[in-house]
Amino acid sequence: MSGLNPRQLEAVRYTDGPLLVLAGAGSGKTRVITQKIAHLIGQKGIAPRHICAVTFTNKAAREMRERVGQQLTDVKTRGLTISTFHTLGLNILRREPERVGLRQGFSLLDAQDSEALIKEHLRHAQDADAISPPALQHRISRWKNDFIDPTQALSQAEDDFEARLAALYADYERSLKAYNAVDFDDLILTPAQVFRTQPDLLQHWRDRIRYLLVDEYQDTNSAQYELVRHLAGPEGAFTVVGDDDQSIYAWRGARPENLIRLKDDYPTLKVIMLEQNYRSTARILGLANTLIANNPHVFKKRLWSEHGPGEKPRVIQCKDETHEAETVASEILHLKYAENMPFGDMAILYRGNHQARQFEKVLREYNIPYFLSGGTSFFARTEIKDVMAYLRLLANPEDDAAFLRIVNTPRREIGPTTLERLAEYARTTETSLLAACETAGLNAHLGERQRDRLGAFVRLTDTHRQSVTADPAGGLRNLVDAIGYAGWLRENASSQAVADRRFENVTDLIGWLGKLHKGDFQNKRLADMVNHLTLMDVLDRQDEESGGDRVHLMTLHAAKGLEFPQVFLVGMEEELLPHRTSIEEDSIEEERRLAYVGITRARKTLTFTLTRRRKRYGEWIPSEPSRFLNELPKDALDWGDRTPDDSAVERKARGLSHLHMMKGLLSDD
DNA sequence: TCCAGTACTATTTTT
DNA sequence: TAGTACTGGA
Repeated sequence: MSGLNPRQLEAVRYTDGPLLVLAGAGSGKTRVITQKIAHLIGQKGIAPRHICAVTFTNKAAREMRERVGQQLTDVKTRGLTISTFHTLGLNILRREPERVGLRQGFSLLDAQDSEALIKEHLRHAQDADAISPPALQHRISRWKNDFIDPTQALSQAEDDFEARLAALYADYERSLKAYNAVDFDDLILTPAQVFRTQPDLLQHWRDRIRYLLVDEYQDTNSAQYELVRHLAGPEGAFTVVGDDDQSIYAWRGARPENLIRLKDDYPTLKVIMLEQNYRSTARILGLANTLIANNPHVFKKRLWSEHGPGEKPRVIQCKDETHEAETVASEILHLKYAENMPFGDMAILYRGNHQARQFEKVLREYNIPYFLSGGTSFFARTEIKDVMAYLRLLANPEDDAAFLRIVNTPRREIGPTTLERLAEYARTTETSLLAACETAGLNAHLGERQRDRLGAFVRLTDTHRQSVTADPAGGLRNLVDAIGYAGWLRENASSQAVADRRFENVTDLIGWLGKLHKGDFQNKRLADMVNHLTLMDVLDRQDEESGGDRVHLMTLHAAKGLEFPQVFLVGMEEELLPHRTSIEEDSIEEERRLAYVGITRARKTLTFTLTRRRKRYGEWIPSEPSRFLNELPKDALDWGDRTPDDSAVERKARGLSHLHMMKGLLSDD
């Protein structure tokens, strides 16, 4: 436990009751959690299987697992649970699905699947165009996070429109039920609900989890709070770590007030503040403190650092967004070639994804390698969704959504008309689509050829269900072969190379399935593996790519939890940061926290940029400096002594000379 | 079934 | 404006 400061040490050792650790940015919170796990096992003698640490992202869970692994041997950590909220929820559900209103083999729909389902319902609704699918999805998600079921939503509706939304929510829930499926929100909601009504199930999990640790507690929503409260029990054997100043997900249902609520629910709650920052220079930290002091606080904290003052953070004013991108690019070249900094130490942070475009363009022109986070994830790719749908249908024959996705993929000459009639028939007989395919009653609705094709599809699933269950990886490989999936990809791709790439993704998926089966899931059902794959965002691939020496481009939201020696915080303008809609909705406190998160990502240098005009929807709009810049003391920032235009010319020249230098370096090889 | 032209939409996003 | 999602015609 060496290398911990007194406060951290106190947080690690305190196990007498509920503990809230308010960990400022860069104060070593992950270290506290991992050390605490080691302490609980090593000093307190708590068996690893009784300890559970919960995070929000797979990445955070992976990192925590690695760091615990550095401190304890595999043997000592056997049985320890480190997982995301959603994986924990999934494990609770799958233990006894029948108890929670599901059947064995239930499917898990990801955000995309559930949006597709919502779209489908909207298609049949009147005045469907008044409601956008993502908005409805968001609405349903909020309802679920707040424990509001369709009936309650309907009774609370204040107008017709609300009532229609509630009705669609009811339709959606009915479909999920019929499909024997849950969505991501259900993974939290359902366990929390079940724990309310079924004490014996709760008792089982309380016996299992005797000590609970929660990371990024300020991001919990009501359902997650409830889940934690149930698991922790009245005596509250838990440590939660969070930072109210880094709460930037309220729009997604996060309730930062859960930090305060904890004090009411657990009067004996102990609060420890971690205020020593190990990341940034004093000047950067000073800015962060000054800025965030403009927000109201229940817990007052002030970060300090033993690092030197460092360089004065700069503000660079640019003409427009193109100029802004060029300025940052030449600054980057300067850092790289004049000051010998690796590209990988630099990050460009912005409020909205659309801002990335200009930067990408210019970085490409300047030949600066970059990594853009926030692309389409592996599991959003069509080929992966297809294969996953096959697996889902094998595991859960009632999953109509999966059926519809693959019944004609690759092409089996089963067209929309056939499917419509099948669906109609299945609706009247209240069976799943797959089951309906082979019932005699279908004769009245479909011709012989159509029935034959559907029958062939059913036999295909039957045959492979058995082989995939026995040997997931091998069975899936056979299935992919049998349906001629590689050929189908080739037909549909623009080039052989693209088709190959896609098929390689499928091969990777097969590999993971095999790994999962050999590892933790040896005796588990196919459905369990499929659901786990759905939750696992396989970012390893992305991490590899982000590895090299590249400049990082990402949104402020995506930057939380990361740090970079050199940070460019761009677009420091009114209507961008704070964002326009936040100004209108009067929610600039969260925007201020967003700016705070951005500033506290920087270790050594921090550069703000802003423009004097920006193109919005095709029109040039003059821009105002962000109020957040005005909240910072003038003399704490280097606003540049040159006029913007002079510096522009000069920087461009500087950038170009570096460009030549780089080309020179390359041709020497 | 595919492509081209049209209509739509512009905050943040993980699970 | 510009990038994308969808629709309808060939």
